[in-house]
Amino acid sequence: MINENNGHSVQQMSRGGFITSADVAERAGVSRSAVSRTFTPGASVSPEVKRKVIAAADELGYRVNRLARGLISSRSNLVGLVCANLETPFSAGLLSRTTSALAQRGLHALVFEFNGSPPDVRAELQRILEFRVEAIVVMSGSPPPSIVDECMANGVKLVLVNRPVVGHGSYNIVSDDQGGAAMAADRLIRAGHKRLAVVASESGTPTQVRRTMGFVEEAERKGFTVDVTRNGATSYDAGRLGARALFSGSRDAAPDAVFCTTDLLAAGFMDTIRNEFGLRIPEDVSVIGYDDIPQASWGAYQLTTLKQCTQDLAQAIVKAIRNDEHSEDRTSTVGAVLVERATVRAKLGSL
Amino acid sequence: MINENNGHSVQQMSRGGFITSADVAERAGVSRSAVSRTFTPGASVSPEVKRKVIAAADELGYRVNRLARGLISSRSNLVGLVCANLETPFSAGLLSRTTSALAQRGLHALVFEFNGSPPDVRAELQRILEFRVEAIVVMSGSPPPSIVDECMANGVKLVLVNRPVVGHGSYNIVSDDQGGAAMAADRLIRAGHKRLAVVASESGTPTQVRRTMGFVEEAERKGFTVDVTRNGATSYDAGRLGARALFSGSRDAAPDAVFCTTDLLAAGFMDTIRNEFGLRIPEDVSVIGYDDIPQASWGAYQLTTLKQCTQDLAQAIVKAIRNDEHSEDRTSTVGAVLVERATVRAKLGSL
DNA sequence: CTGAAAGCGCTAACAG
DNA sequence: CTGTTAGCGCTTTCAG
Repeated sequence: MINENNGHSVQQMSRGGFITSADVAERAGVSRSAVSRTFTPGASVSPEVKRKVIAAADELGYRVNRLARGLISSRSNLVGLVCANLETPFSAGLLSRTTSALAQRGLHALVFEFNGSPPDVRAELQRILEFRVEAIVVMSGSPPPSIVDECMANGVKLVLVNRPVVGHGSYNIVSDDQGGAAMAADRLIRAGHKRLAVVASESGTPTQVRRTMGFVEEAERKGFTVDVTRNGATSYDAGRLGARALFSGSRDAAPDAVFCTTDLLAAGFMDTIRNEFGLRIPEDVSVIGYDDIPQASWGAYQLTTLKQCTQDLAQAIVKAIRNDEHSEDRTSTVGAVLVERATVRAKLGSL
Repeated sequence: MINENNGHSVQQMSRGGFITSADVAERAGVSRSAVSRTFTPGASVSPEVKRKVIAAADELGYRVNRLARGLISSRSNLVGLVCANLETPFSAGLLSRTTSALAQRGLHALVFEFNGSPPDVRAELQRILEFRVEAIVVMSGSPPPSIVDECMANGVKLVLVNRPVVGHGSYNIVSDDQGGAAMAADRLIRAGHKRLAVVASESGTPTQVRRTMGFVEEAERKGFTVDVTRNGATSYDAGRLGARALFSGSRDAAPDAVFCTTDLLAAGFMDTIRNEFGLRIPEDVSVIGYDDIPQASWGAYQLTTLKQCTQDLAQAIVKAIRNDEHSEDRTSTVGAVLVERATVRAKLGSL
């Protein structure tokens, strides 16, 4: 066997690169397999060899090359996260919870954000696939159906968070938006409100439509009509727009209870009806938001809202990824819970 | 040459895995090298061959395996991002800008978040190194000096964002916290305020100490003393604590101008002095924050603050990574700019 | 410009 | 339990 390395002075033979398992093997006086096994959980190595290998590795500063490992075992431990609007409190929270949950299972997040005008999800997903990720989690945008098959064919799991289902084979994590919105309607109606309104955004995301529909349907079921206003992107500013749309007209046509499809919208809405229209909350109008972002609990808002538990979403995501295939219930729903704070007046008869 | 594939009907010969360059080569009737060159920008291939390869690749759904590519070329196109408190508006914004900036240069972000009690940065960094990232960007925690050498030895760039410099060889991106804080002091003093205070957190991060020092020194230079209160972690709640610490005592010992080292702190502070102490801003007390997070511009706050431009930070980060070595100025500073909104009263004599 | 051959660093059979 | 032998999928000399 020809060996370029002429025995003496191994040291940090990093010839422009990293220390390899061969370097460690040589120093420890064992084979490369022994080194590999030492760093593979659950492989069988004698304590003696293991000790020597560890020692040599430490001295040399060896680290396994996960790219190489992934190449052969096709377990890269990478999962692609497709997001948008990362700066938004809800997205940031979900990302945070998700990366943490993944890390606990030994998975690492490759984050892709696209805020570009035409979110070319397809191209982005292609790019992600090149990294041989074990799964792709889509938190934003709508992946084309073709990508689902492509992922399946390659053994890459596709997890869709609050996305419409685009085909068979993907795992779907959805919040019970309809249920949550219905709770909001119910709560407002029980408080004796009659003039109901919804402040939503123009972005026709599944979340937006489900929440709006859920509220409207529940209200109508109880005999109320709902005024829905949709403005701009799902942002603080859109909430301002919504407030103006609702309160610029004649005063007695204005609603006395409004459901904002998002806490962000609610913040803009509240600030605007207070500052521009001099309205008090909840004396003049009750407000309910959705998501329970950190700002909802801030003193300036004290917003009553539906909590969409990012913790649970994150758990569901890693569970879908780590689940040993074949589970037939590929879609799991996480419920919403009403967090009562101070923006809705008391229920009738509950003085 | 022995080839298991018996010629007919290549199709999606994905034997449990991905399509390889060999598959494409066979279908296109060329060598694997030709395929490789086709997908390597700037390699020399004839248009004819290139066309055939692309066609075959499309039909087969081929994608280069970046793990394998990275293995040989040792250019993984991956960069590790070490963060904490991703849910915090400032961190989220910085992460967002950074991943976008990286993506524009063909780099992809591997995100590591640790919020755990003892942030074992060292172990985390080791883990990241296993992915053969091209650079590690540390946005949180303080990396041990040893890691710097380790990175250098392996040709991995280390970019420290608002961290204390831990050795030679790292690239350092710092905001001009001292300068910004001094501007805050100056602005408050020019408004005629005499009883100055700083609301900071207990976390002794470089950012916290530099901002506090910057303010105090500038104020003292101008003959004022400053009351500094430090409470909890850098959060909204810590701002509440700060407010109570400052205003619970006798009324005329209380400050009439306070600088919060962070907008988050400022939000908690403002809500608390308004709601718990019935103070008006800026009539009773002027407030300046730092960072210019999105919430600072919300109607409820209209916070005058120092903008720490995450866009610039992100640019500086990728520049450090992509810079062709040898640039001697390994540390770049991004300035702060005062964003005047509505929480500081007018300057004396400026009406 | 193109193909053949030689690995990148690692793991996974397979004997011993 | 250990070492040897093959590759994983790709790029890259090196001839032609």
